[in-house]
Amino acid sequence: MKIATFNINGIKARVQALSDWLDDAAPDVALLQEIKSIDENFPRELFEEKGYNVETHGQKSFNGVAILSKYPLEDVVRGLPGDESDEQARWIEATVVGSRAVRICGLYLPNGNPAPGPKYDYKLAWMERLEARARALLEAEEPALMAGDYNVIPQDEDAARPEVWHTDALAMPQTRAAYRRILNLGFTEAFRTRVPGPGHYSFWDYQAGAWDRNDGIRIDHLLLTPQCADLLRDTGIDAEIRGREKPSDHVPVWIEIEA
DNA sequence: ATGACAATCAGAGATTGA
Repeated sequence: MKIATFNINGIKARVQALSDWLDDAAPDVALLQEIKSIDENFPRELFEEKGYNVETHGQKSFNGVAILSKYPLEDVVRGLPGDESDEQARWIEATVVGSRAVRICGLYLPNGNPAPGPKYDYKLAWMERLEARARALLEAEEPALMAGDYNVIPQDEDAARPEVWHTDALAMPQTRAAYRRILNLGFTEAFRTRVPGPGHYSFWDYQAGAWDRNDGIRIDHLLLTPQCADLLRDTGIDAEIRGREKPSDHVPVWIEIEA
């Protein structure tokens, strides 16, 4: 089973780029972030025609997450537990039933800038709720993963110019500590466990020719429970699509698991 | 220190993003 995460930066603007990538990469499951669309306006038929089941958790203008899956999706849950007043659409999870069942969570973690400030407080509070959900997933002792745009640069090697990020919400010590607390519960971050060293990114800003200069950061991650990590076969980043027509500023990150 | 770029909603320019 091939599972990818992809922040598409707007479904309306990305219909062609997303369709082309799906045809090329043929993931069984695609976790999408920043659909920037209400559920009613998501062009689900387009993906159903390609053989995907579609579940969305959208909102007007901003945020919004979705799951495309060639396998049936069961027990869909929308919204990260822990704060009933949170109206931002940043979390969706479902059980994907392939040769075995895998619990799959798609997330769009808050950016948090400017930091410090209320937006950063929201980011840290959201990460605390994520940690609670992460603990529950581990306690189930089943194959499960949490994947998406974490808006976290885990280490300096995950940025082309690490020094410029040290005061940014994506890489501040508190951010990295909160991310590590979750990892250290027992998750395996798929890409980094297989590919060491600098130079591997999942986001390049639209500005200042960041892609041409390979001035990127790695902020899209797949975190696997031990039972899921045991199934890991391969992982990669589809960086080349950043150079195509009308690209998202993120690119897909994927894993292949035995499931 | 600022803006550079893109998307959204709206129907200009503010807001958001990373």
